[in-house]
Amino acid sequence: MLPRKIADSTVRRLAIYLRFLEEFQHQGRDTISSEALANRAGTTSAQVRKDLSFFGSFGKRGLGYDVHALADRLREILGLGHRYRVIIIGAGRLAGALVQYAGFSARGFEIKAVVDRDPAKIGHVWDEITVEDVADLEAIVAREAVEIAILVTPADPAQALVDRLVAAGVTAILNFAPVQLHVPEGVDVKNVNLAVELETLSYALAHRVPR
Amino acid sequence: MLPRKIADSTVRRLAIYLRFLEEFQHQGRDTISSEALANRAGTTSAQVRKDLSFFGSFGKRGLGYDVHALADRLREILGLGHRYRVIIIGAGRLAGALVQYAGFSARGFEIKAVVDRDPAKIGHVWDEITVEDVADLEAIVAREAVEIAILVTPADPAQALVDRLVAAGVTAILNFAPVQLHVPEGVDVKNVNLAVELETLSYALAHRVPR
DNA sequence: TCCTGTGAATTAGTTCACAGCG
DNA sequence: CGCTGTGAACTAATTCACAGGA
Repeated sequence: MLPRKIADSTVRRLAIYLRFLEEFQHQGRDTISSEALANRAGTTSAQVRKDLSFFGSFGKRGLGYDVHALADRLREILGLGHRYRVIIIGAGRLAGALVQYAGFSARGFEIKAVVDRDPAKIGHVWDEITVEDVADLEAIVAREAVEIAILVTPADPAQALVDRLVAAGVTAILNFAPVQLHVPEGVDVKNVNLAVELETLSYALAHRVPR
Repeated sequence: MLPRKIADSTVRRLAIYLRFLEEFQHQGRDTISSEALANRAGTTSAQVRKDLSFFGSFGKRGLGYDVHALADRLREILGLGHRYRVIIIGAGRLAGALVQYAGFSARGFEIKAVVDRDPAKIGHVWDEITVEDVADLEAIVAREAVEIAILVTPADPAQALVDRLVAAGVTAILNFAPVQLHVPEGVDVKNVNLAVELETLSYALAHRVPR
């Protein structure tokens, strides 16, 4: 069950396949070909089969994949079999959007705490979660047994906060702050930078061959 | 000014380099080596030099790059020399976060309109922008001369909205809806899927070699 | 000497194409 | 037959390594 070193691009596609498998399941389909899945996910059938082949062979030749079984297997591969306890650092509007985002809880990511350093925000209640003081970060991480942190702060305080999170035992961080974080071996960081996404669009616009 | 096909990964790094160059500029540094830039951006000096080399040679051997000149050049390459007019489709909390996000306007992305189909949201004012009725989408796109749309809707209405946007002349779309959008040649789509990001973290956690 | 710019080498990722099983 | 699973071929991206200019 542990082939070594799977490309990030493959893992991302698996997550996307899962989304469409659930949709097919919901529609009552119980079998799906690599071709049909590829069409939905915006890739090729060979890519789908190759991605899945890293983890075993789940299809039936001549028939395709069992939608339910493959979805289960992908959830297992992606580590979505249990619920994760998540803390959000920073109580700005993006944090608010994440707290409410249904896609997270549907996938087992439970937001257990939100912290900020601004006294004007501390004490506010968002979707049943009270914004707490970042000064108490370590105690909150321990109390909620948090495994994943989502960092939604400006750039400057980000590294110091990550150091505290890591010291408190957090080993996975989704980082929205526009800095390269330094973490010890064994801690995973995923960066999301919304401005960069728009800038790649800008690049595409600027270099488009006029039709 | 149009070299061959540049990899998306390269364009993303250029945007990241620009961010750190501006930081260095702000600190009063006026020269920077590929090594120092790579450290900040989380890559290697060879990668930095290779990325830049696709567009020309801007450095001085033995010295490094002129911070100001390189930043200017990157802004030009990325097409950030002028302001873009942006519409946001969907007035949920994520839309609210994007409207307020300083990183966009700092880079010249001006949010000119927000639309939704929910009468309860239409008419609300966000940061000087009034949420309008999506029924008037085409008129609003024309009125504001919008070039870029940010789609922040659920999956189901996304494709129909994109068809209307494209017909109205929008040629660049940042898509947060979890669907693969179909667009004609000449229209660029960038997908952002926050759940996928968390799921790749989950994968990393599940497959981590215990220390 | 220092650090860029860049071909060459290497590694990673995708697509092809077909054998083989249901 | 139809569609998977997978080596082999190909294409893309990264890293190496060094010549050469400031």
